[in-house]
Amino acid sequence: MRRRVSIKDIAAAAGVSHPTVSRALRGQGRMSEATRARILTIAREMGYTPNLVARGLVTQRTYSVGLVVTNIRDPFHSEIIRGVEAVVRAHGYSLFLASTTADPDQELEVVRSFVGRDVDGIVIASSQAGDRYAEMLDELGMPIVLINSHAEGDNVHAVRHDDYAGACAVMEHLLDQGFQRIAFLGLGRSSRVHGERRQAWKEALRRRGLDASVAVSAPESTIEHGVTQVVHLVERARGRWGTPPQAIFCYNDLLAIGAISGLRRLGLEVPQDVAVAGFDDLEVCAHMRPSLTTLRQPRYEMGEDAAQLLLSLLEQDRRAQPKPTEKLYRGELQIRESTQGVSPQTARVG
Amino acid sequence: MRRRVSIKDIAAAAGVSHPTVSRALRGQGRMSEATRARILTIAREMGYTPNLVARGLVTQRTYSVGLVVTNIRDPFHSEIIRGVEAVVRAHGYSLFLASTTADPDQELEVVRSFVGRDVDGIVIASSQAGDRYAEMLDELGMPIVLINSHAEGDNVHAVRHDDYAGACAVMEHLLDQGFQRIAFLGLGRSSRVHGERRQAWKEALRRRGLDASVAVSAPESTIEHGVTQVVHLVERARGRWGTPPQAIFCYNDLLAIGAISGLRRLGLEVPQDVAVAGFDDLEVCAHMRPSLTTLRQPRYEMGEDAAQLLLSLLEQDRRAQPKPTEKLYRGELQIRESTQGVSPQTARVG
DNA sequence: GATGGGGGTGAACACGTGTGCGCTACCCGG
DNA sequence: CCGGGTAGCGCACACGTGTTCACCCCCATC
Repeated sequence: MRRRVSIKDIAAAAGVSHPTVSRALRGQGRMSEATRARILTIAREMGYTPNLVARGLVTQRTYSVGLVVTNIRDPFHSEIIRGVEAVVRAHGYSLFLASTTADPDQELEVVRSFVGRDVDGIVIASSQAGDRYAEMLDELGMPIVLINSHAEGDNVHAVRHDDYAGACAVMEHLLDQGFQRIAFLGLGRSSRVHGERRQAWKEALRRRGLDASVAVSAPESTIEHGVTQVVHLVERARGRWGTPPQAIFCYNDLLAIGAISGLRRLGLEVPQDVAVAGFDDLEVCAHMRPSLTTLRQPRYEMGEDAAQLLLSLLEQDRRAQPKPTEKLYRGELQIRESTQGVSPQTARVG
Repeated sequence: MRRRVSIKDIAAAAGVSHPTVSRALRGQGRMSEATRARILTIAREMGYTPNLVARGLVTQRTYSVGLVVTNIRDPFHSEIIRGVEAVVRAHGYSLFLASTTADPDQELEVVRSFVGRDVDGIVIASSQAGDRYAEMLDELGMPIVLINSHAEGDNVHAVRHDDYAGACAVMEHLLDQGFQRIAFLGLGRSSRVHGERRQAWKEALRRRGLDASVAVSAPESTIEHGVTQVVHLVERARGRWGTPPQAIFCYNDLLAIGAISGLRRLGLEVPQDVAVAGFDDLEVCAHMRPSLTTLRQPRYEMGEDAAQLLLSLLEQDRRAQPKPTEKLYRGELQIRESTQGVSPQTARVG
C-alpha cells in the first residue's frame, strides 16, 4: 500500500518548490509558461490526484455537503437524494449521506458528525427534530437547508411543499365524490408535515359538520404497516359508525398501497366499497390496480432546488448575510381509479 | 461565523499544551487523573467537536467510505444503500454517496473523487465498469467491495447474488407452467448481471428446443420504460410467432410492473393472456394486482454484508493481506398470481 | 547526599496543501 | 554604469491533530 503522490513529489521531480507546483496546478500566480507546462505534464505522468483532505484543512472549505433523510426506504426520499446528489456533484461537491430512522436524537448526532467532518453545508429532509432544535441548528455557523420542515434563524433556510393546501385538495376531491365518513391513516409522531395533512383532514370534515374522529397512526412508512393499520382503522370505523369508512385519506402512498391490500383481505374492494387516496405520487401509483389517487409532490425538483439553494448560499460572500429564504411548492392532485366509484374514468397514466 | 474550538483553545483554557489535551481526550498516555478530568470538563463546556479533517490528515484514516450506485431510483439500490449506511454508521464511519446513471466513465470519475477524499474503502453496487476497470480498481491501493460484479485482484472483493441460478429458477417455473413462447425484457448494455439473467433465459429455452430470439432492452430501469418497451416486445413476438408471447421474463420488477401496465393498454391481461415474471422482489410486488412472481434478492442484507466485509478489511492488519473474498447469495423464488394462469392460488403476501 | 527511575508534560515535527511576502535575477531607461 | 521596476520563484508559516522524544521534577533507594 504505497503512498499517494503529493505536490512535493512533483516538486522534486520538476526541480522546483512545492508552492510553485501548487500555483501551477491551480493556474494561479505568475510564472513562466515553460515551467507551468512542465509541471503539469509531470503531474499527469505521475498520476497525481489532489488530496482534498489537506486542501480542506487549509482552505476551510471541504466542498462537501451532508444530507440527512429519515427513511431511505420511502421512494419519496430516494428522489430527494437523487436530486440533491445530482446538483451537488455537478458542482464538484461530494455528498455525505445519513439515514436516521425517525429518531430525533440520532438525527442530531448525525448533524454533529457532519459538523465534525467540516462539511460546507447541510440538507435535512423531513426532519423530526427540525422544529425542536431549530435554534441549535442556527448556532452551528453553517448554512442549512430544510426540506419540508419549518425554518427559523439566519443560517437555516427551507424548501417545502404546501402540504396543508395539498391535503385540502385531496379532501375536497373526496368530499366532492360524496363521501362523508372519511378516516385518516397517519404516520408516527407529530412531525410538522404530519400535522398539516392531518389538520387539513380534520378541518375539512369539521367545516361540513362531519365526524373527524376515526384515525390511526402507523409507526413507520412501509406498505406492511399500511396493511396492518388499516385493519385497526376499519375496526374503529365500525365501532364509531357501524360500517367501514367510505373513504380513507392516507398520509402517503406507501401506506395507501398497504391499505388497499389490507382492505382486500378484509373482503373490501377499492373503490367499490372504500375509496383510498394517498400522498406523494410515487411512480408506481399510476400502475397499481386500481390506480391510486394521490397528490404529486415534485420531489426530485425539491431535492435539486434544496441543493441549489445551499450552493448559492455557499458561493456568495459570507458577510452579505442574506435573509433566510423559504421556497414553497404546490403539488398537483392526480385523480385516478381508487377514489372514482364503480365506473372509473380513464386514469391519467404517467 | 466564528471559528470552531480546537484543542489549542482547550489547552489555553486549561493551562496545558495541546498534546496533553489530545492525549486526555483520547484516553491515551499516562497523566494525572486530575489533569485529565479537568481537561475533559473544559472540553465539554466549550462544546468541543474534534476536527475529523485534521485528524484524517495526520492519521491517514478518515473513517469514511464511499458508496457508488448506478441508479437510486430503483428501490433495489435504496435497500443496498440502507444496509451499507446502517452498518457503516454503527461503526462510526461516514458515508459518501454517489449515483452514476449507468455511465461507466462517470463511475470511474466518482471513484477517483473518493480517492481524492481519502476514503478508507469503497463499495460499488451493480457496476457497469467493474468488469472493464477491475485491474485499475486493484491499483487504487484501498479495499474495494463490489456488489453484484465480478472481482479480481488483491484489493477487490465481492458480495454477489447468484443471478444465473435465480434466473434459472424463474425460467423453470415458467416452463413448468407449460409456457413455450417466452420473451425477455432486458436492460441496457451488457453488464455482468444482465448477461447472467439473459443467458439463463436463453439456455433454458434452448435446452428444450424452444425459440429464444424475442427480446428487447430498455435503456433504463424505470416503470415507464417497461411500459414502452413491452409494446415493442409484443410486436416482435407477433412478427416471429404470429401471437403475443405466452410469458415475459423481465430483467427486474420495475420493468415487470411497467410491462403489465403496458400489456393492459394493448388489451392483454396478466396472467390470462400473458404471464409476467420479474426479479428482485421489491416490497410492492406482493401488493400489485396481479401480485408479481419474482425472485427475492436479500438486498438489505447484501448491503449490510458488503459494508461488514469492507470494515473487517479495514480493521485488520494491513500487512496480513487476506485472499480476496467472494460471498454468494441465493435468492428465493416467490410464486404469485402473475404467472399462475386463470385461477391463481393464494399468493404469498409479505 | 548522590543516583536512579518513573510519572507527567511540552517542544518539535509531521500530514498535504495554500498563501503572503520577500528574494534574486533580468531587463531597460537614463 | 547605476537604479528602479518586474517577472519568476522559494521561504516560512498556517490549518488542527497526532506522535515521538527529551525534559523536568519528585520520590525512593543505596
